[in-house]
Amino acid sequence: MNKNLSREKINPAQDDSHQLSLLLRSAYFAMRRRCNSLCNDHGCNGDQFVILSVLAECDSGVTQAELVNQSGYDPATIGAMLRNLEEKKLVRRKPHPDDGRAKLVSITASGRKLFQSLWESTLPVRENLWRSVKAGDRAATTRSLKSIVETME
Amino acid sequence: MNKNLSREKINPAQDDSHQLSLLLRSAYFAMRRRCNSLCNDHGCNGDQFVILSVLAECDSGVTQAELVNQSGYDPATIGAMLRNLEEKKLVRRKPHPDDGRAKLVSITASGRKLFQSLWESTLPVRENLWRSVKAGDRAATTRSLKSIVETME
DNA sequence: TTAACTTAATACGTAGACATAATAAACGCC
DNA sequence: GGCGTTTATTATGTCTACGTATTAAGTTAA
Repeated sequence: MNKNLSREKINPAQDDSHQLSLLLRSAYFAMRRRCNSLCNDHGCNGDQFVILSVLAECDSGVTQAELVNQSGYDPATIGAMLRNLEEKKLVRRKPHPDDGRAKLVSITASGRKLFQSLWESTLPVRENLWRSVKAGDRAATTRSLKSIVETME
Repeated sequence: MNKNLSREKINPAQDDSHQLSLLLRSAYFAMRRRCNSLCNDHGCNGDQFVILSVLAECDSGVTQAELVNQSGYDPATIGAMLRNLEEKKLVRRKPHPDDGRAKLVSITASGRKLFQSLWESTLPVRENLWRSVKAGDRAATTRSLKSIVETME
């Protein structure tokens, strides 16, 4: 009772925006679960797929800090994930030639191979995602998501 | 190189849909981080806020299974979260009167009080979220997210 | 009424999320 | 060159994500 009162007192759009936030959360997790279950068949998960997909784009290797920027993962998390991927021989880390603090991360041949498989296996996820969003809504949806990222960061 | 080749072979929209998936992920995490940092000031986190917000809607109490449906969390995760919230005296669990397997979860007075504070503290997040999405894009964005949830589940 | 099946919750293990703090290298400035 | 500051990474601890398995209680059907 008091909850709805306080909501209305503050702003009539509060409930709508709360719904939107829950919706954003649900959509992400729905996609995540789908992606995970497909990646599990290859012995890894959706997050590792994301990392590999970033690494697959830069053959020369990137520092972990760059990986943080591009993937949005936390620095501490990246460290742990890379340790895992390294044990599986999917990525390689070597000291940065010019910066003693940094490490250069690159994808290995088997990492790239796995990435190819994952890319194909997860095709249904991307297709479902694409079809979920009506053609006429794509521009607006993309614009909104981009704007949310910019505003919130 | 081979990555882009294989993408084009499969479907020209693959890259776009991949971008969309990364965008969905980034938007969720951007929002999550904002929400977490505000909730941290009250000694809890955004996930606990979500749980409390669901519980605040039903005074009579809900089973954990219903909570799973409404919040989208995993059953095992819900169990752990509720144990935490219970230790903090923010929620209460008692056996279900009609179903010996189930538990009835409800929010306590102090849980409701905390929820009120959290609701007000996180107001900027919802405002930013709302303003991020242009008025003309709101319908399309909501429609898309809902559709994604339905398609992926 | 028993047996088969479904369902609610828990247990356990691995991994991501992230806060905080530590470490060490790089950089800027005097 | 030396010193304070910034930056890259790691360490640690708490919590969430979730697969798999288990337990116990409800349900269905033979």
